[in-house]
Amino acid sequence: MSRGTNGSGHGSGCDNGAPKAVVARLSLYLRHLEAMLKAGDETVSSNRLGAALEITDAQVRKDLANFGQFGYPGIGYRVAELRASIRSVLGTNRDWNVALIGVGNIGRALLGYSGFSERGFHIVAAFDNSPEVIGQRFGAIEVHPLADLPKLARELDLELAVLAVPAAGLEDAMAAVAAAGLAGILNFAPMQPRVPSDLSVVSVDLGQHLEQLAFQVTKRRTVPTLEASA
Amino acid sequence: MSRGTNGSGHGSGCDNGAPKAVVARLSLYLRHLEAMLKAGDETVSSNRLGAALEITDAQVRKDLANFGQFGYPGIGYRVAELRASIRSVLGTNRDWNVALIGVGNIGRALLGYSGFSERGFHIVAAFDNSPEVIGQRFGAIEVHPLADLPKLARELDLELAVLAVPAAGLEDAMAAVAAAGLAGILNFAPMQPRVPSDLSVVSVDLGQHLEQLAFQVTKRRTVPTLEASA
DNA sequence: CTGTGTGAATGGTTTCACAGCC
DNA sequence: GGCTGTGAAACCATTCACACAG
Repeated sequence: MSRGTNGSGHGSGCDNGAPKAVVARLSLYLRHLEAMLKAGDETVSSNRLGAALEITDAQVRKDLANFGQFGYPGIGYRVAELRASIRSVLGTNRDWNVALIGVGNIGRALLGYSGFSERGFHIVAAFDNSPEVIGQRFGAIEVHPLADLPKLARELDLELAVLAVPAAGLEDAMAAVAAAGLAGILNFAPMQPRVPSDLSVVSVDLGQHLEQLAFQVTKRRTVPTLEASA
Repeated sequence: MSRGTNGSGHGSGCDNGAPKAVVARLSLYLRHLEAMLKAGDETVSSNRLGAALEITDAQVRKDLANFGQFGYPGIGYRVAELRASIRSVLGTNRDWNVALIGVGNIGRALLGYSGFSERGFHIVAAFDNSPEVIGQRFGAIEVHPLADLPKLARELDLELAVLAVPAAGLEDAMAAVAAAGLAGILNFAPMQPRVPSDLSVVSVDLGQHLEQLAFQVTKRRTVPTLEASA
């Protein structure tokens, strides 16, 4: 329970399986910690960190407690140190080489998206099956035929893949990624894939988020929400 | 409790606030129902619908029970009818006119993304503050200065906005959208915004999803996961 | 028989409240 | 004084199990 001697602040390391929603919030904490770093803040309390995210202080502490002891009673958390700890937990304390599969609309946007490399995810190769885009260059990246994935995966040390292919091509692309030995997929196809085991998949369905928004708006208009009183 | 006379299947309509995770699954049900429609299936049981999504049959039934009575004992759910009911619940049984704010990398991709219009969300106007892109055309869409948003919002009956602006411009853009009287925002800026009330916001942070993926991969490598036995 | 709708039971997440530390 | 870490309580979500309908 005690902190030990020095202020390393890195307690036990992660012990268990992740409570899922917690990991999503870890990313949010990270965002805010980085904003605070720029603002020059040295420490932050669970109370202030939670307020920025509209969650309770206890939630923040419980979340972090899943992965070790990072705080200092009476002080709070040291911003730079907590940032490093969370990055270590998430596995983003290093760079990742990423393959882009599917160079259509979405794929091209992701190639130019600075948000990925800012967080250490570098798209270093692009693949497609359409003869029209194979060989084209986008910035420093040339589009390769999907068949070259296994070879380039070894040469470039690719670990993750971003899948921006149409729903119809999803299963094939996933199989290719799995066969090339990559470890994880970020999937943009609007379809829940059958995951080939020993591959981690996170899916983002842009249409689904708009549907969520439509629901919220529709609900709000139907049920006038009893706020604004007090 | 009884069904009444005819097979309309639309029980009460939504009664309460939405259990949140349920709405996300509604979108998934919708996807699968549409695939089944194409495949020519007439009915589906909660069991089969759940299996496709790797959730239990009871979960499917409970989710749907939030919004009415849609099933037929001994039969299951009529695919076309359930699809219509879910779309009605989500508010996607009609078209929505959407404004795109921010025509950078991500914004341009979204302009060309067919997944939105397939679900009834039509980007009918684009806005930006940078003189470089104002006046440019992308397909049928011309980029307007953000100051024109209020006028065009009325003329084009805009209801939702997709925000693809850098994090620094987020608060300003949100204020502009709120002032123009739109009802909801789909936010792609990697920042949790302070929501201006009477505006619904759904955020998608692409970097965050890659971080989730990195965590899963890292965890799997550290804890070898005791499966594959039995 | 098949399969829904739903109360009861289970499991997980969030909040509360407080002991301990600075 | 302020603040973390954590058991206990409250809350919410999922699963189970069964009465009822076709």
